[in-house]
Amino acid sequence: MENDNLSLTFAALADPTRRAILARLAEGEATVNVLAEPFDMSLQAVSQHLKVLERAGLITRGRSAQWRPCRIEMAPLDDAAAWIGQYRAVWRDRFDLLDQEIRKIRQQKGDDRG
Amino acid sequence: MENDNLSLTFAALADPTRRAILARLAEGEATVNVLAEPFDMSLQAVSQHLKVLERAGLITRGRSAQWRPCRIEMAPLDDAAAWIGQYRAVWRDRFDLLDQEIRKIRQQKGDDRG
DNA sequence: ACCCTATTCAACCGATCTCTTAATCAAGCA
DNA sequence: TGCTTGATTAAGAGATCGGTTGAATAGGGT
Repeated sequence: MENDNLSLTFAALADPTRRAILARLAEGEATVNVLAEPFDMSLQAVSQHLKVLERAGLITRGRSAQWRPCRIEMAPLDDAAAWIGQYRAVWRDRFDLLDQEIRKIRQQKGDDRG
Repeated sequence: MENDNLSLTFAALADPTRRAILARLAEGEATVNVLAEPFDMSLQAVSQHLKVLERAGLITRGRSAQWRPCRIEMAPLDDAAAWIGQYRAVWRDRFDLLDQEIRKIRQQKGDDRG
């Protein structure tokens, strides 16, 4: 449920239109028509983008009369950020270790400043 | 160059195999053969995954004899994390505003606690 | 009832993705 | 010169993506 959803999330974020939709939704809820307005694209295409975002859990939708207001959801973004952060942390630790090694070697060579 | 690269980066991260490759590379450089070993997949397929990662700037490759050691690069991951963080910040600010509004309304109603 | 608006569903098309196998390139070694 | 190893390129199959148009659904308003 987690790894798969990471794939769905990153795949959803890979499209500029969908990122723009999320950017708009970060400012507040919006209907499909409102979301579609800035794009040179059919309403149906936007609707399909929303379905992709919904499947990734990045948005949820209510119903009020014939409108389907979309709301951004943070959980998948949190997961994505956590995944990236995790490997950045591993990488940083590796650099720290490398740094220690370099210092050690310099000390052994009696070199206090490279 | 930035927006397009975000798309390339997220698209690259959308594949579990490529995420696993990055996870391995976070521990240190590795050759294509070494990277391919854990996967039930041809060497060529892994090579193609590496090309995707390279095009996104997520890895760079050296040459030492017939080996092509792969190294992870943090810059695109930083960009991706920054993009996500940006909208999480917008969202948090929105909640803060909403929170203030709720407090204001409660105060107007003479209600000092839920 | 009828119509209007908001949205989705369905079918299709061309492009791209991910894998395969076969062929090719690059570098070291007999 | 050939042989072997490491890796890439090329071509193709099958699935998915991102868009289109046309028809259907959902929920008012008159």
